Amino acid sequence: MSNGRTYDKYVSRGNIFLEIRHLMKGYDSMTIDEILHRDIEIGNYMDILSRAMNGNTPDNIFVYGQTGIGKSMVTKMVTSQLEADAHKYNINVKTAYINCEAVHTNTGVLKRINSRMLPKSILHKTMNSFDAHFLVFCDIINKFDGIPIIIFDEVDKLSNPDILNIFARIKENDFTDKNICIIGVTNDLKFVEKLDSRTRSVLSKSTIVFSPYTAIQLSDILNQRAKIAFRNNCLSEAVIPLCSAFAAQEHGDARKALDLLRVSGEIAEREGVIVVEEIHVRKAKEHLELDEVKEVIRTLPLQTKLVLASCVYCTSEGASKVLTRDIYNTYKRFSYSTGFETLTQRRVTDLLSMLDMFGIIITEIAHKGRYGRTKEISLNMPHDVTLAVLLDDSALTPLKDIALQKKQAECSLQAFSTI
DNA sequence: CCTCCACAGGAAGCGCAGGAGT
DNA sequence: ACTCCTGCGCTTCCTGTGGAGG
Repeated sequence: MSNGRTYDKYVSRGNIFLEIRHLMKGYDSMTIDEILHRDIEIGNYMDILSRAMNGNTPDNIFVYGQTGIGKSMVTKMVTSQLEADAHKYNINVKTAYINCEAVHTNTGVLKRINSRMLPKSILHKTMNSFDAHFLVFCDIINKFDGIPIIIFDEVDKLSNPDILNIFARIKENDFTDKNICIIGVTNDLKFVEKLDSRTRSVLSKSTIVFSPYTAIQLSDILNQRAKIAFRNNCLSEAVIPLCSAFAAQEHGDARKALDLLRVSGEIAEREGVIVVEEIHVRKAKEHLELDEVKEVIRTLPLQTKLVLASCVYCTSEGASKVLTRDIYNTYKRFSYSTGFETLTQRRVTDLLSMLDMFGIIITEIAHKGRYGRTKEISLNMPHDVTLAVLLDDSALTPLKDIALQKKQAECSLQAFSTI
């Protein structure tokens, strides 16, 4: 017996992609020669790092640029190429790559560097402080016969950037007998300004700025990947230029462009067609934008979710715009029924401003004369989507009953009005 | 023209949590 | 294991706002 819930309908699918992984995030199994439109940046990088080929430590480098424009990929490529080329001339270059988003405390960073520089590095169990790890690090560097390079990707995420100063002055302060080359990668253009002047002067000896990709450059990158990711004749002519144009509008982000192309293909595949068309790109754009906001909502703190739930509740009561007062009254009810502490109205206005900043709600100051100044608030997201994401949080489960009761009330009201 | 409403939002300070130092 | 430091979330207190209504 079949109830229609079988996998049969999926059999005919899979006609579009050849190897989807070439469009996936983090896919970088290319060679340095295959990287497109980063010739200037790669050239600058190689000029600075080339000193290592004569056995000298290169200057520290700071790399800037928006997200998705190839900073990390190029950095990894040029340093691994340097390791390989130096090896041919019996020069030892060793690179430790640290993503400061994943490891941001000083001790954590040192631990990671030590394990990269010397995988078998050991630390006495009773010693777990920064100093202990630092001593191990100095020991590794002193015994290492070559040029150490440490890459701090997303360096602005370091909880204490002073650690950069320690590395930069390690020889000057007699901790080791050799210098270290430090590469800091960031998309925060003001990061260097936040550093103290000593750290700044040592670290930003050389600077490489990555410029955003243009729409034409993005087209080239997409074409390069599409050739290996899609089957022949599966993309209509307009698809790649449109993906590139959309991504170019958003700071020339290649990651966005690739996502757009991949999701367009997935949507087309789901629809059971064999050619990706312009309409699929537009649907993919909407889908990705909605996904981004949904992710923001999912990661909001609980109190902010409660405030947002109040906005959803109030604006679904027929009024497209509601006032701060209404939101706050509903919020008080919600916080009571979920058992959370009730924040002050002052704090709630801050949370509303934050939701406005995220683009989840729209707020407008309304001067109502004698009736005071307030904010008019409307939801900038579909009600059902927002509610579904909010109710995914188990802490907000009690609100499910309120939403259900409301829905029932609306149905009975509708039934009443149709009589 | 002045008053008043109902907040918005800045400033200062408190308490807590997590990381660093000892 | 303890203390210190720092950042963050939050509160309280306060001033500013601009148009309706007297």
